[in-house]
Amino acid sequence: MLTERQEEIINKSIEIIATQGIQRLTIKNLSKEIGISEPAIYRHFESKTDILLAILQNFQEVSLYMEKAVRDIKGSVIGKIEFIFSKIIEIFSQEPSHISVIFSEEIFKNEVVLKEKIVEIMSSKQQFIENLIVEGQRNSEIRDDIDYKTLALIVVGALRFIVKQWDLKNQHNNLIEEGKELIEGLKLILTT
Amino acid sequence: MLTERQEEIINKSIEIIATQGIQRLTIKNLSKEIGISEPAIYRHFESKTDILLAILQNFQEVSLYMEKAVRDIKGSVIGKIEFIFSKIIEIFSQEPSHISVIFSEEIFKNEVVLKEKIVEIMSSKQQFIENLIVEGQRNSEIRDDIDYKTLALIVVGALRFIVKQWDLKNQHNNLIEEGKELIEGLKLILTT
DNA sequence: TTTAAGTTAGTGAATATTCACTATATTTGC
DNA sequence: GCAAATATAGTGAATATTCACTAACTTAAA
Repeated sequence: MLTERQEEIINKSIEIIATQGIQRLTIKNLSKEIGISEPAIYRHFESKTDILLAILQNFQEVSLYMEKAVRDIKGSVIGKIEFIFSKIIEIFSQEPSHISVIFSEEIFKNEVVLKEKIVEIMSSKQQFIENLIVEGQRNSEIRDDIDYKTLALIVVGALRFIVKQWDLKNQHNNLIEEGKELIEGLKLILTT
Repeated sequence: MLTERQEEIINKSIEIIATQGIQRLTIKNLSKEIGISEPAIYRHFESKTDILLAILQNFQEVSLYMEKAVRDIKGSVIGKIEFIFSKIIEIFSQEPSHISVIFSEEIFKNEVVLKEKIVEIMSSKQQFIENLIVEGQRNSEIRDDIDYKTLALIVVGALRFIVKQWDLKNQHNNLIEEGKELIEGLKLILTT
């Protein structure tokens, strides 16, 4: 369990990553924004790596929670995929700060423990989609002339790419609108 | 035109980014690996940003060259897409160092001039695919029940994702093999 | 003789982290 | 019930290290 201060630290960290980039997430910057001294940070986290790890942990929890919600949905597999798709886009659209963190993989690559966490989160998300697709192929909802792994890769890849582009282009266009168009296309692709 | 030394500097830089991550691309590190002193670097590039810009410029040229090659191909649009797809995977597979650079967008985000270059490269690549798809839709090679932009997004997104995963997972599995499977899937998706 | 390309030896600023110390609660022993 | 002991959360100052970059000098070639 996280203390109030720990929550504050990781929330501020996410905010800094989003608005100023992960490069500017320094202990100095962080402490200043919270309004405490630099050493005070170390009363709550052992190291900067620990802070980043807590951020990733936080994402994992949100992710797992969402998967649980999807599992409880009654209905078609396509409906489930559509739900999770739009949910993710909704989250990113409302809290763009999360995007920067998710796409900071390249920076996390240095720290082995962080990189492993990233891979873990990504793999689990992909496997979840894979399982849905296998289910859909079994009950003939989804085409089975293409391997389930390939289909999952296409779905997740498209999702990542649309979010990434939106982020890079300063969030100019309407992500939710474009997301809807994409999911409609993906539905056609999966079923025909 | 780049001098020999300038070429050496950007090649070493790419190598460092690939093997040690962009964080470790420092002037000190770079000069040591080349075997000259730190200030000597500044005889060839005005700043570190200039070095990174030259790297991106280099990528852009390779990219444009490839697009030119594709344009000269006689044959179906699907064949062209397949060619460019396998070519990209081949390049990344042979020179994994390039992947890290391409995916370092998040780090380039800080420097405005670098970010703009990245967006420029990404946009042009996507537009190239979009044009191919439009052409394919016109001559009934490619399905037209889905918008060309959406189809391009799916193709590029899938390509990016497969490469990214391969990179994150320490290049364990066979990228070329998996790439072939993906392109076969994409061909089915585009045509049916 | 000029100039390009190198050198040594520095710069200030930034980095994560540690130090010794303090004010304020909270818990414990009598 | 209350003093003593301890825990919590903070402080300013300092640590070693790294960063991009610069000033001034040297060398070698055209």
